[in-house]
Amino acid sequence: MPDHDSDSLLNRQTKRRRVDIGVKRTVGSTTSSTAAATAVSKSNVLRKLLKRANSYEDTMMPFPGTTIISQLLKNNIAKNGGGPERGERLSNASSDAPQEDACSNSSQDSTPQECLSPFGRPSLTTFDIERLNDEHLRAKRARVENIIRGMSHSPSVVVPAASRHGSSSSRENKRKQRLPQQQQQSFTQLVCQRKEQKQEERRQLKLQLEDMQKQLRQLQEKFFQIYDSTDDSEHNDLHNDIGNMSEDSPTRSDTGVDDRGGDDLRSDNEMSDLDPGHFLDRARALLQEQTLLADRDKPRRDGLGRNKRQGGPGASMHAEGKQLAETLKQELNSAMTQVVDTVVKVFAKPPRPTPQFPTAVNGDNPNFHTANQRLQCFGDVIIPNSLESFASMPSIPGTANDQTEALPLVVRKTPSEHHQSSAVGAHGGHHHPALHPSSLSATMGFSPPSFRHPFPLPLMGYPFQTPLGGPTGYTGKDRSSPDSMDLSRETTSLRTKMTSGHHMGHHHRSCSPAHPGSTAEGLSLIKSEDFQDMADISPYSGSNIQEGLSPNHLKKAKLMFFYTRYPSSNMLKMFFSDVKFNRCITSQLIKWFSNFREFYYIQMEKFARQAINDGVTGAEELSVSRDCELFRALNMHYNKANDFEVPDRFLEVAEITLREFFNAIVAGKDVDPSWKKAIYKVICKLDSEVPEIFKSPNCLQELLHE
DNA sequence: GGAGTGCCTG
DNA sequence: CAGGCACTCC
Repeated sequence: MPDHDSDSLLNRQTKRRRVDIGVKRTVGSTTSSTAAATAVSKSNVLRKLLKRANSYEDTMMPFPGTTIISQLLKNNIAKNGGGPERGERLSNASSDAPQEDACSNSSQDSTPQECLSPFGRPSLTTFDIERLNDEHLRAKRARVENIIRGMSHSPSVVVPAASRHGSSSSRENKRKQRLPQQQQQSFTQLVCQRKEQKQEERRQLKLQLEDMQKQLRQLQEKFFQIYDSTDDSEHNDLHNDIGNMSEDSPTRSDTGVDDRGGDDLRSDNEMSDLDPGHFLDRARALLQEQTLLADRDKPRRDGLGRNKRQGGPGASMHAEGKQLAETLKQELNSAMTQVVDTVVKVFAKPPRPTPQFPTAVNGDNPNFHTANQRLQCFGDVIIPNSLESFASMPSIPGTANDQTEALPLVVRKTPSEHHQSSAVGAHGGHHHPALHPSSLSATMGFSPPSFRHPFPLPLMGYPFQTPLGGPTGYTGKDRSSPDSMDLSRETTSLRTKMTSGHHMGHHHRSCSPAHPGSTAEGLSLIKSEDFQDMADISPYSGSNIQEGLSPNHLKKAKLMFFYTRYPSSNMLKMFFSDVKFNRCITSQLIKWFSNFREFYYIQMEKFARQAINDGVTGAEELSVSRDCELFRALNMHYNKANDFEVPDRFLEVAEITLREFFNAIVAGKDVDPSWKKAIYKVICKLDSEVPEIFKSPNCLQELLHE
């Protein structure tokens, strides 16, 4: 749903006031004056905003002038409620003459202006209000009649309201078609209806329960009658059991003597006072007792445990008793089942579809419950839904498809695994443990083979390092340890980037997250284009080319920043020759340097302002030395371990930058939103050559161990 | 339309 | 640091 509210868009726009400050690296390219550019930019913003607003409306076109909810409702009714003719009409209306349906007040006497406004705000005329009130009363009356009827007749029979208003049925039918408006009215009605229905339901259940209690009592009486006549001790036993159900176990000894005789005589009145829980307990225990007794009968039948009853007058009673016990058991069973069913129905009271709003009952569809449960988000009010309504939505979160973030494809290879092989897992090779999905995907409980990174990541020359910079192995075991969570933080984000990047170019040039559609869609996306690009690694099999950027690449990039602030993509390709480049990798590297610059310039501005605040009057007073605070901040960012000697040239550039900022701020240029652009243009020309050693995949080791 | 850039945000 | 976005340039 593109309810990307244009408000937030506007907010962003006004908040940003951004002027694009792209720095051209091609020398001599003089852009138009800043002011002109700003003006053009602003008018463009307006134009685009208008355009965008229109496009948002366009996407709503199937149901213009309706709220989202009413759309859903309408959708539902069209497909379920109104029969084929109506459904057809609605769907036609949706595609052909949407306005007519949204305000089908006989379609003629109401202009589109009287319908809901494009943003779903109802604008009703007096006529509308009167009409709705009238409608409301009618509906209410019909509903009450319905309920009364249901009470006096069969509860399941619901006579359609329209059929009882013979003369006005055609009008009723017509009105029903005005759903978007009616729905808003009937929303409150729905709540009332629900309440009434629930009350009715409860009453009936209560009656049912009482009925069943009576039956149970009768059964008990019969039961006692039989056993009273056969065995007094067992009678006591049984009574005890009934009185102390919760503590009983079926294996209890039949000594017939126990010390709980105090409350063994419960009256029938007590039984009827039981709450459903107790009632259930009792019923269950009764069954248990029955089973127990039946079991005890068994040895007797087998002649193993003959007792005093055998052969006496009870012998004739015995067979009869058994039969009765069996019958009773069955009866109790069915009674229990009924009771349990009804009680569960009441107490596990998920909102169920009401007759007034038929849902798309599709018992065969496994998604039905999911879709239905989602409605509970709207409270206790039943919102008519259909699968179709949800099918039109991008996805159903909370299901197995609930994958909002792309899963990682890049998995680090442990050092011990480097020399194993460069088998391509997804291409028929064995599934090496290291190729399995990362813990991230494992946590999400979703790790289809397609998400296994099919490539080895030979990191030779790039030993992973601890945050302190010390080289360390990176074992799978470590990865799951809490410490390694920090360790792999960067990589995790890298993986995210990598994965999301596979979708790049399909919807947006940037690395966007997985398509909000189905997982299958996501998979197909991943398999296309960029994935193919990535998958085509055969030339690199067994080589040191790796498919993703490692933390060491990041470190290397940071060190390179000391030489170049604006590296071209070609330069990056040259200096990261151990990485197989694709658009995503390139973008990621460029983004890294963009982030580096951002931090760099922020620091510059910060320290320039600080200097001004400190009373510095001339830029020449400013200098950047290795022990100044600014440098320390920068060094901390790009050379955290401080194991790289920052070139002097960087200090010079930093100093120039700082002075540029200082001068600009002093001159008051910072009132111009694009005041930094001039500085950027200066700084981008100060890039120096990156030493050749950075072209080596092992440069980090070489550089840091010097 | 892609690439590159900066700004904002998380 | 990454995602998203707007913007410019080619």
